[in-house]
Amino acid sequence: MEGSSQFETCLPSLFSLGALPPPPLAPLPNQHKLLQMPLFQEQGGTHGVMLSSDHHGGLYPLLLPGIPFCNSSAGAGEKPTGFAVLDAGEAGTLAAKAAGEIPSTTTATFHGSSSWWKGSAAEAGEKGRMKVRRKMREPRFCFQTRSDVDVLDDGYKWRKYGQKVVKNSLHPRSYYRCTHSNCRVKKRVERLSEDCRMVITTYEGRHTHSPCSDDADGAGDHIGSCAFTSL
DNA sequence: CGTGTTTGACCTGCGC
DNA sequence: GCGCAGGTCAAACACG
Repeated sequence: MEGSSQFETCLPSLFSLGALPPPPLAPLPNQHKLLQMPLFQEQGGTHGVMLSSDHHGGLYPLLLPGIPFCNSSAGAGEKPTGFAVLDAGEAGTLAAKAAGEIPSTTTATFHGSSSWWKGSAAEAGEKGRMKVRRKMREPRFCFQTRSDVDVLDDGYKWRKYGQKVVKNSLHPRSYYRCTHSNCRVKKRVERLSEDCRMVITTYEGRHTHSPCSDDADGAGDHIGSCAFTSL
């Protein structure tokens, strides 16, 4: 809660991990920074690279060991807040663990399953919409950011649908869902118990639309200039 | 009046 | 098989 409280960060559509073309990003006010996330697909799955930032607005590229990232220069040496590309199901766990002990940089393989909505929640619809969660092999992306605000502006519009107090965490975890009609992307936001300024955000799923069509009203086209690569 | 948030209950999955 | 914890839903409430 210092002066720079209103730190906001714009994230590229993390959900495009799968290999979708880089969607237009939300327009960024002067001080706001873009977090870029080049992606790499390997036989085992997709890997991502996340740029994180601190409340000063500085961005810190975080690299995944073993991943050939051309622009590794970035002072990843500065103050990486850490992030993790997770395998479905791991995210939650990790986030939880993170509450107690988060490595400066955590990495994991991201399995971009073709059917991110396990088996097809629709099919399971039989049991009612009552979910087919867990065990779902959805693209998940977890990263950690230092910010005073819980919800980072990633260009999409989110609607909170739940909040839950999780074990090993002093702060409740909030659940958000993309407000776009056909988009089932969800994201969880929670703060570290040991450092309330650290926000762990876990994105789950893939957007079926571009940010501008939802919230960042089309002003952020050119932003595509940001190095958002996908193979 | 519409939209978004809050909150409690319910359900599912996982570990023991 | 049981219990625990996480995740989601839906009704109520608040705000714009």
